[in-house]
Amino acid sequence: MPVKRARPGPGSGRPLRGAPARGPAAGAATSALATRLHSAAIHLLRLLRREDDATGISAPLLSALSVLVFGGPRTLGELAAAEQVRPATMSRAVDALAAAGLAERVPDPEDRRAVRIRATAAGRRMLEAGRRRRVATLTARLDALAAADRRALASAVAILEGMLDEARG
Amino acid sequence: MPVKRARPGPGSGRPLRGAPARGPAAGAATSALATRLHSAAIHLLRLLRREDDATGISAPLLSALSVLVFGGPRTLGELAAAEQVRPATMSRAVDALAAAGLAERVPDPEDRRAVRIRATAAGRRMLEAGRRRRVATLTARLDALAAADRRALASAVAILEGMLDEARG
DNA sequence: GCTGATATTTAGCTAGGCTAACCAACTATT
DNA sequence: AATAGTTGGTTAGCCTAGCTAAATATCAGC
Repeated sequence: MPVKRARPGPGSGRPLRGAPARGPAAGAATSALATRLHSAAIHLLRLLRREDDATGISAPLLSALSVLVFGGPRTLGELAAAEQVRPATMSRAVDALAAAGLAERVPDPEDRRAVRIRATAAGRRMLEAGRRRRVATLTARLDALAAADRRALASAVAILEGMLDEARG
Repeated sequence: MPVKRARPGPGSGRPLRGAPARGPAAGAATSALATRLHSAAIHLLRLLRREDDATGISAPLLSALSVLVFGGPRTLGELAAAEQVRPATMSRAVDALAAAGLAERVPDPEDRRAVRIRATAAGRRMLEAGRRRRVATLTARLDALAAADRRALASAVAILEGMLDEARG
């Protein structure tokens, strides 16, 4: 179920709207940075996704399972909302997770209309193994860098996180 | 064509394999960086993907179109290979692009079995508009940062690019 | 001018989205 | 307490976009 790519192609464009006057080339440089950052993010995730393929379970299921494992059990509707998917879609996804023994439906004691979805021990194990593989891949590459480069990346990630948090998105 | 997400969940884990001895905490710190980098990349792309949705054309089609626009016309088989998809799948994708007037099939003069796929002027325009939107979104956010932060990001992107290139990924 | 390889298309399958229609159960209002 | 409306979940039916296998057309070599 690949969800995929977009290829931005190499830098372009005139300085765009939204570039405050910071000298004539400032906007252009920022937009070139934007393009490269976008492209780097795409390639990074493409690399890491391969590790997820090794789990034998599809990305949507893996993603839902990780919500359950890291965020705890919740109702089907909540899970659907977390995954930005319709309840109908999630209902089927949970069927698949349940069939694989990775999650289970348990009746909600407080509301008998609702079902709570819970990761099984097997689900937790499989997700943890996957996360380990994924992070290990990236960790290995990061470890091959010079310590100064790693520090530079760490600062950059902090900056990015701030920027993305602001955007609520 | 949603393709999606993986949620790594917050940091974890013991120092993993692949961490050369650099002091006791080095591996753990690197793997925390790996987790945060992964997460930042996911959130960044999720943000930018919204702009692509505004084009009204699906991501796989957009991606194939961008290959044609930035890389030039090519045969269906080549395009399929570029997109890591089977020729049969690409044949249908090209049907859709052609129906939307964004690309066209032209007979290959050198090999009458083959078809060359070419972006139309409308295809180029639409892709350029999309790229502009996407980059503009990111550019606007980057422009809101301090100049020093932008410089830090630029160095980090260069480091990442090197790391990813090495991986041939 | 056969024979085998190669490029594309067509047919039919699957997974994972969606909406619409439905049932069961909860909530509120008489 | 009955009834009406709302909410949670499932089922049915459709779509897109992957896949493989098989059909078709052309090419290349002998």
